[in-house]
Amino acid sequence: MAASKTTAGDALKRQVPLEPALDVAPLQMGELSELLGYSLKRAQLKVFEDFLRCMAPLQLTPAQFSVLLLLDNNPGRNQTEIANTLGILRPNFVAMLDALESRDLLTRMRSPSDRRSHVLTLTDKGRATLNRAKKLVATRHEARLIELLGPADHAALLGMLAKIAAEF
Amino acid sequence: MAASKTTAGDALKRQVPLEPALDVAPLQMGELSELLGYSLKRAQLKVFEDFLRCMAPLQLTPAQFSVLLLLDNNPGRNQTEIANTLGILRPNFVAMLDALESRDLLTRMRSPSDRRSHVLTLTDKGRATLNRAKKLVATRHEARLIELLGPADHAALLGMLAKIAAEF
DNA sequence: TATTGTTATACTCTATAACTATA
DNA sequence: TATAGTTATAGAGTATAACAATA
Repeated sequence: MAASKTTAGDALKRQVPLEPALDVAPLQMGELSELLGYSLKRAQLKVFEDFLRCMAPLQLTPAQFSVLLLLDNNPGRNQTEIANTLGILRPNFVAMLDALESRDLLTRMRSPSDRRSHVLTLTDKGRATLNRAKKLVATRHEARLIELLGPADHAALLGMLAKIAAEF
Repeated sequence: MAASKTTAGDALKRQVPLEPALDVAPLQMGELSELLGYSLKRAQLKVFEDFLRCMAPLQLTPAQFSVLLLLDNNPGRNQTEIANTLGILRPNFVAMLDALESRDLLTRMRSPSDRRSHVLTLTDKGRATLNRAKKLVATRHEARLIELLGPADHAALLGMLAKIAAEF
């Protein structure tokens, strides 16, 4: 039916448009509604978007947050081990670490036992930033998700996603 | 700790390494296990990967599949309407349609009522490809997900993801 | 003046090959 | 020879500005 926004008849019936004038008729999503991958992708984008909003004061992306968190839980590891665990390719990890190191959040030190590898360590500022980040994530980001889904469903969702990530 | 792979003692105990020699000790994921966005992202990558594998015979990406599906369910729509519905920016939609049109899966026709816009229509080949694609998705891709999670959990997961995508 | 499709462009992510220094 | 970190590079995906044709 094309996009006929206003006709002479419409103008008489309603001066103020009730719809926000976006689209005349919403499209049929069809089998897309039943496609898990589609909802998965849309949900992921929404969640990352909210993560960035909540983390704006600290200027940390989800990937950067995951690096700081992993370093804090696994001191003394090298770049390859951290990158592999997070599914980041080593070449791409270099610039990421450059950025975090230049912000004084972590340090690279040559390992005495194997001088090829860099031991990654959070600085005091890195630990402080991580702790503030964890609080923001918990109180602003994750709390909103739990509010939306309810605690039980939120936990169930987390379990199913982890299962897909690990076993699919 | 570091990465001491083989010591004199080890060599006596086991000639054949039981571990696949990948990593000595697995890393601690810490709070990352409770971060919904993290599992969401990892799960999404796995699902898209499997989608591409299942769809290899037809050479369709998730995004291309969603376009064909939407066109089939919404005949006579223009580029802006389809792109907006799928969250694709109009400039980026152009090359995507070029690719599908060059494979003779759809056609662009100037609309008689508004000669600025292109009406998008699936070709016979496009409809045939879509139908084969839907069968592949259902029998190979989605079926495996349902098998992994169980039908009830699969449906619950779909509902929660759709809720996040729509309301979060 | 506003909108549709388009071009140009840029920035992020991701992926592979190859170099260097160490082992 | 093999591995860790790095460089260079190329390809997707995504984002914005601006132009021609049309309304």
